[in-house]
Amino acid sequence: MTKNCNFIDKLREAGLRPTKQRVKICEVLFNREKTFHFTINDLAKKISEDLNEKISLATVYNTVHHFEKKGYLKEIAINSDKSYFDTNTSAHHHFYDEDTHELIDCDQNDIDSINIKNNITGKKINSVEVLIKVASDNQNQN
Amino acid sequence: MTKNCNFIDKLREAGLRPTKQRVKICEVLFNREKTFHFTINDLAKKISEDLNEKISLATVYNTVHHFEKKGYLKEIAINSDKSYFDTNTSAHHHFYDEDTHELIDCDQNDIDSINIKNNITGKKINSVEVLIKVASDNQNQN
DNA sequence: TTATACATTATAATTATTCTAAACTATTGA
DNA sequence: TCAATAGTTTAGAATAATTATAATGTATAA
Repeated sequence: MTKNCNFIDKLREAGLRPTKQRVKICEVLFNREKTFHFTINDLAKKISEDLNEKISLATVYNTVHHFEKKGYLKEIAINSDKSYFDTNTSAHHHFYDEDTHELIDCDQNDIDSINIKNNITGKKINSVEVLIKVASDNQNQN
Repeated sequence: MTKNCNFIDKLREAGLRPTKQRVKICEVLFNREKTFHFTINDLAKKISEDLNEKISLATVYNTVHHFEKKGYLKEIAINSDKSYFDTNTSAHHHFYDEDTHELIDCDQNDIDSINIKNNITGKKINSVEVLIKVASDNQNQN
């Protein structure tokens, strides 16, 4: 329960009203040690499972997007029909398992830092993301 | 017109029947010097503009996906509601202009080759893609 | 040139996401 | 404490990208 107070503060700091729903979403997202990679659907499912209470999908969408704008979440670039988010907002890269459609963090040390020698004129670089697509060794793409 | 023969051959080589529609799509996609980055919608629009004839969207989807499987096109990972494809199938990376939603090729020399030191066990790496998101310097994200 | 397997098409269906408008609630200040 | 208000949630409608369907059309091989 003390955790919830932290979430309330966290929300306040971001200028978001700590509503019941937002606190619940925080619990699911941030009450964990490991990074959490998820789609909106994953999250909504987890909320209703873990908390045994359902939150409107629209609220989940709104809140996740708020969190993303506030820097609590990062959206990961993948070609998928769905959007993937990550609770780890620090600069890091990903493996994407094409068999299971799962995202896996790439260890900071497993890839050298990327150096862009020439940027587009008049633009600033907002992010540099590497996506490593992997698949089972036997199952080749035809 | 000699070009169309090339496209017919190209399609045949891939085991695809050279239908009128597929050849037209080839013309729009491959009759150009520069790389072409597009969404299905872009392509469908270009077909009806350039050739003054419309092709069923379903056919465009099917054909583009066939081409992608055959290695004539590459899908680019971006978070977007749409899928982006690229006629340049060689290993290269991209800038994504968040203002204009435009993809720009990253010159081979402008980025060092990426070395992945540790892969996921039992998986093989299918691709390594770098996406550099840029935006206008003044217009900051809030 | 005909049979057949593959393609195209319009349209319906599906899925992810966003919009809307009404009901609700946290906050502020009296 | 309580009411006003500004921001939130919600269910369901609307939108948009993509895929499925089933009927019609066509390239191909014999």
